[in-house]
Amino acid sequence: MTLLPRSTRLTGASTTDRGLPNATVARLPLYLRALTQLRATGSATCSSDQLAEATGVSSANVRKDLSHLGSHGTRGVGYDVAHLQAEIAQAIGQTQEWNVVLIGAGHLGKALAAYPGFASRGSRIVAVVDADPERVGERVVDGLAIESADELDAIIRDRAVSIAILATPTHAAQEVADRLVAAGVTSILNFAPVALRVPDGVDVRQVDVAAELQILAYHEQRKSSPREEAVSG
Amino acid sequence: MTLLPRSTRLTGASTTDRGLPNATVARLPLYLRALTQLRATGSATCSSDQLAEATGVSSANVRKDLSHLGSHGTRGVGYDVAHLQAEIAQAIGQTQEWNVVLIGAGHLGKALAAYPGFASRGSRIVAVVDADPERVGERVVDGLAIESADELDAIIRDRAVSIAILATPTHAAQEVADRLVAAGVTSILNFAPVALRVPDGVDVRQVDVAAELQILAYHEQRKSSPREEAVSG
DNA sequence: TCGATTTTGTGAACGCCTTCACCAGCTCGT
DNA sequence: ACGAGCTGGTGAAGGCGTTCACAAAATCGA
Ligand SMILES: NC(=O)c1ccc[n+]([C@@H]2O[C@H](COP(=O)([O-])OP(=O)(O)OC[C@H]3O[C@@H](n4cnc5c(N)ncnc54)[C@H](O)[C@@H]3O)[C@@H](O)[C@H]2O)c1
Ligand SMILES: NC(=O)c1ccc[n+]([C@@H]2O[C@H](COP(=O)([O-])OP(=O)(O)OC[C@H]3O[C@@H](n4cnc5c(N)ncnc54)[C@H](O)[C@@H]3O)[C@@H](O)[C@H]2O)c1
Repeated sequence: MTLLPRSTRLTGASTTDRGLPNATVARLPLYLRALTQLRATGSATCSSDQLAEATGVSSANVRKDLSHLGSHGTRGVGYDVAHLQAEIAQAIGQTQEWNVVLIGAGHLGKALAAYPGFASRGSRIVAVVDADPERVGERVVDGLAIESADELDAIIRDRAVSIAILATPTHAAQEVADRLVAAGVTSILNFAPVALRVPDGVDVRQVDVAAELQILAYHEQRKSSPREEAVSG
Repeated sequence: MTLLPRSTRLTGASTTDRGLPNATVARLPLYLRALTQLRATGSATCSSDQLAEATGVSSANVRKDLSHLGSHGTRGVGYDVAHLQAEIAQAIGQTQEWNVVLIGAGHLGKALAAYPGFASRGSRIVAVVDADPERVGERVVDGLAIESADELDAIIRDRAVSIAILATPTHAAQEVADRLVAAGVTSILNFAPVALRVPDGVDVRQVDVAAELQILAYHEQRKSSPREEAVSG
């Protein structure tokens, strides 16, 4: 059994724009990851079943998702790995690198700043800022030192940042988010367990680790409780 | 959210099944968080509008969710904060503490191990294990030292662990998951960007930070591209 | 007591997403 | 050339979740 997560509070797909379904967008990164692996193994083509296997999505769902791209697999053969990879990359904007600013260089922030997994997936952390003067100047990873939060506006404008990762304490999150938005950030990945208020046009995705555990706990509770087997009406 | 498999067999379909809708379960932690805050401010009651405000969920959705609990607010007044808090806590199993084991004490694992936000929300990390002998013995937080991965089975059994947080490198994740399941773990929170294969009855929730950024990037791309403003109609 | 006001609970409508079922198109062996 | 076997594309159906709209129930002031 696997549970689906996903609080997707992004703008609903409207009928008039050519946008992909939200659920599909959320899965494209998974396909991309799988395709990269397949390519490394030398596979030139792959079937929807293979992608299903690698991602945990049903094969029918894979085909439906890819059909939204206008993708062209070949019946009886499958999808061309390299071609599909390029197509998905283009669809989700991985043909360019996205400059990201990380705010809050504490326990979590430092781990994220040091994470090499972003670079290979289209994002580049171009600055790490913190409000604590004592942390400013500290190097978190090669080529990346903690900068002062005072310079946030300048950093965002000068380095063409449109995406921010928010890893400050909860009590500072809303205030920081306001500053980010004012400086031009239009996407925020928020780790602070609080619902951010942002204007229309700004996307927020929330990662709440404690809540994830609570959801798991709910199901644990149900597993251990003696389930009433439904018999008759 | 991000991954979803074939069988999500939560629907008992039986009338005696007390199961809550998945989407509702995912929001209960948010309500609980909001209620805790409200209680701290001294509010005795709150309306669905207030909860909506605090969580970012629509008020109609809040009411629908709470109605699934069999909870009864008072018309014209709202919900009793303390009572609702207790009711939600019971529904998602927060009347007990859940013992959690964390595997992989690297950058991310150490940050998670030091995070105080789990304790107040029903989970307690009772062990941190790592395969690197050099890390064994290191203290990550008061009362918690890194233990050897060899002792994983014993830890899980002796400390009544049913939930695991997986923070090892990607290449080790599936193997570790297999060991966890064999030792009796039935819920896994996985940070490694890979789709775990687990037997029925085991829940997996996936946190893929890089994928979150990719999803934001998709929307960024659409914002900046010369959007065809739908005029017709 | 009564009417104005607030706020819940909920059936119904709606929309999104997944799954099903099956046809179309490709390869390969003979 | 042709049939057998794969595999993608896709309309239809069904399930799930959110939103709408409003009746019911409670409080309050006069
Ligand atoms: N540590 C975890 O594993 C973890 C897990 C889940 C959620 N979170 C959440 O992530 C956030 C960060 O957690 P953490 O453990 O890294 O906290 P932390 O206290 O270790 O680090 C927070 C950092 O933010 C800086 N900061 C404070 N105010 C700031 C401001 N206005 N501008 C810029 N920087 C500021 C602080 O100086 C500090 O360095 C918190 O909201 C926490 O709830 C953390
Ligand atoms: N660091 C981040 O911010 C971040 C962000 C997103 C995802 N992730 C993912 O989280 C996982 C951990 O990331 P990290 O940055 O902490 O990596 P890391 O290399 O810093 O730490 C991994 C730790 O796991 C230990 N380990 C390896 N094999 C093990 C095994 N079989 N059993 C137990 N422990 C084992 C290693 O000794 C090491 O201490 C990775 O899968 C990574 O992709 C990390």
